[in-house]
Amino acid sequence: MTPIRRYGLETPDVNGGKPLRADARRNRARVLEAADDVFAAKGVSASTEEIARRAGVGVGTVFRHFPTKEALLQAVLVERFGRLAEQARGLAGAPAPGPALFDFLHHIVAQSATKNVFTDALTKAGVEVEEMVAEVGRELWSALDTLLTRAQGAGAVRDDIRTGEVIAVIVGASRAAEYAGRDPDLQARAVAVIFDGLRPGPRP
Amino acid sequence: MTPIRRYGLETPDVNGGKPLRADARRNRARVLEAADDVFAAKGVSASTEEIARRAGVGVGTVFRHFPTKEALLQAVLVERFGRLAEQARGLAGAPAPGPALFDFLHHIVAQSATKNVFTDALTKAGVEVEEMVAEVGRELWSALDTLLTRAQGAGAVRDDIRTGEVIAVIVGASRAAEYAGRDPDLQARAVAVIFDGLRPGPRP
Amino acid sequence: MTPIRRYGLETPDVNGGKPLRADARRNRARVLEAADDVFAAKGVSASTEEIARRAGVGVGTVFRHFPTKEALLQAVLVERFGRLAEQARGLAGAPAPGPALFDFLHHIVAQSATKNVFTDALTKAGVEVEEMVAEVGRELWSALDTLLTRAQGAGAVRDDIRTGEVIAVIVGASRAAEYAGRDPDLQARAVAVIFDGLRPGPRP
Amino acid sequence: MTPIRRYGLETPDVNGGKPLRADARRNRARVLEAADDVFAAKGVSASTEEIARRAGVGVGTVFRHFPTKEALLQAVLVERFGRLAEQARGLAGAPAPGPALFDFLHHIVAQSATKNVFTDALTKAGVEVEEMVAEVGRELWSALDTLLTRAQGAGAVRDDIRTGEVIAVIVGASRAAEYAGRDPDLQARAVAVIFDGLRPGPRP
DNA sequence: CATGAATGAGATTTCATTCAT
DNA sequence: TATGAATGAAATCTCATTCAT
Repeated sequence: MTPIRRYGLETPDVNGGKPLRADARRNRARVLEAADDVFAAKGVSASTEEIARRAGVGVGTVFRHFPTKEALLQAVLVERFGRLAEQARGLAGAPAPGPALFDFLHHIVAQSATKNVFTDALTKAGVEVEEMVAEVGRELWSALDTLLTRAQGAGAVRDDIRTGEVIAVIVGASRAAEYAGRDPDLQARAVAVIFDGLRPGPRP
Repeated sequence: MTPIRRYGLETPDVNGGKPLRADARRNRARVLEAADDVFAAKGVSASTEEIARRAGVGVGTVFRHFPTKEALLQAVLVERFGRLAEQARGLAGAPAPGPALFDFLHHIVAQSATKNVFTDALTKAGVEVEEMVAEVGRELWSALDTLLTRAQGAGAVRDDIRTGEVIAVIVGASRAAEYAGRDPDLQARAVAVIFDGLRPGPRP
Repeated sequence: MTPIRRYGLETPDVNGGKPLRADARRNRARVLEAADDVFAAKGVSASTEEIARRAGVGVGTVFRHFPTKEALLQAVLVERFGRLAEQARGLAGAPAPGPALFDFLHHIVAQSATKNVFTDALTKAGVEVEEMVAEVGRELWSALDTLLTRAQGAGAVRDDIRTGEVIAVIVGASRAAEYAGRDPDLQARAVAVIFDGLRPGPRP
Repeated sequence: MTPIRRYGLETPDVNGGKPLRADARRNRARVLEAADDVFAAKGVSASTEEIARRAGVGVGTVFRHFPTKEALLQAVLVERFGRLAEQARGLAGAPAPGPALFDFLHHIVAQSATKNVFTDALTKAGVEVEEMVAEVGRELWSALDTLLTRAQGAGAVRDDIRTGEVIAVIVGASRAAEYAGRDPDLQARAVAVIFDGLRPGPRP
């Protein structure tokens, strides 16, 4: 029973709560992965047909697992948020809280670099995203909160920062990285500058 | 010498260089403003029909002034970039170079707060934006460069920063602000944190 | 009082029967000529805007002279039919009736080679073309009838041919010429073969 | 070995070469037939919507089978050309080569009587029609070439005629027939006259 | 009168979603 | 259950026609 399973990655009630057949579960995973890739590459306006093609299934199969395109997008986000939350929890006991936090921030940005979906969704998160995503989002928030508190305790982050700001800064850094596009040096410098804003006092 | 002529804000040569008739110019401006609002509120996938409705004109009028939707989007950007560049040039001789730069940065973010179009386009700028937008973008770049150099001369900005990074950071700050959405306090704090990354040494 | 004037080349009643001002008459002629060219080059689906551009006037002017696009097309045809009828009448007293007819036939085809409009209209003529065009058409029919009768009297055309067939054959020859397109040799041979069908001789 | 496969009547590779499902094949045929009828009745500017209506399917279905209107028109032509080529080949061994050719010519004209599409396309054929149509056109050309040579061998057609002229003459006869419209007698006589031009005999 | 900007119905094309196979 | 064909609403764009300048 991984946290991922626990937080509703199944489309609710599509088959009345019965566990999915092995092949169905496999198809579901392939669709999810394909959707992640395609949304990342072409934005959320990419067609369902293309996702199906990439997943090697028919469109009908996509809609069997995710009743609407919106639901598919949310499932992609739940998946991502869930993974990130899990990774954050794994860092909660790290010996060096400062580097633990900053490494995690860079990890998120690296993941999102060309993946506008992720931050798009985070941006809308407070407004209209469904409960399921919101719940996994709270998991992530909470894990991040722990990392932040510990980093502040270690003097690696300014005291006047709270988790909300950190998330906003992550969103910003991801977008800056996306903007920097094909220039990896510029990307690295811009992200570094943004995260430096979180650090206290004189720069290391 | 209207600012409009000077900053190239017109679609080039749609009617062979003749000046627009009074009513046409009025409608063009209304369409542009409506497009800016609608793109900002609903993203670039908002329909042309809605823009026409908001501008109080028929769709045909929109297409008369801007032959494709893409052209309309570009005109919106040219307009924005042009205005920003003009403002940046206006600050070039300001007595306090540090505040001049930071005020300008905040100004851009304030303008873009809920207007993803702007940074969306900046993000694509290096890749596929047309020459006209690119040109106005270069004007902005150059004006920003001046402000940055003077702020560094005044010790208000780290010496290892270049204009490219500043633009990436602006993009990031704009997106962070957009994310912060309805919480103005969070918005202000997140943007402040991000721009603090540009400042040298110990934080004020 | 040319036949051209006589057969209704003016749009009926656009200005209550008053004679057109000199500049208006000039514009009307330019529009007519431009329409002929443009319809010929691009087919009847060419836009009114393009015709206006070619005529060097505004669209409004086109519509002032010809209340609908259909009316403009008809005026073009009336013009053409009228000119042809006039030329046919001029040949009525020619010393060699056979060559007179065949030269006239080739003349029509040469004129129509790339001008589908003309034969398009002839094709619809029996069905739905307006009275004005029909009237000028009858003029042409009658002039052609004279040429045909004389050519048959001279033994240059089969006796079992009537004017209706000749017109149909003209339409066919024009289209064959149009088909032959860029190959002038093929064009000449095909048209010659078709008109040879009108000549007397042993038929298997 | 269906004639359909053999004569390339299918849109190539729209679904990766897999055979169409039964219902899809049925719909495709209905669309093609409806398009043929509608194009014939109203010309190529008839709307896709009307074709869909006539076929009893949604517009989407038309576009699934034929990605553009142009593609649909071409498919109609390929269908027709293919059928004609097949029929021509069927006549290649006929005992009386003269009548075989002339019967075939009349057959084409009868088919095209009210169907301007066919000759419209033939007219443009040398210029811009796509490869697929051109290929089927070559098949037709080649079959016709055989018929012609044999008819000339039998002394039923002038020796100075080549296949190119025959095709041009067919186009002309079809248009003459179309022109003759509602008068079947006139139609028959005009077509006969035109084809008589192909027969041998004294030419003045 | 001339102009060309504005209009809006209609054309082509796309795509999320449904449903027969 | 999986498939992909069918659907039709909606989007972009065109153009004959009207009307303010």
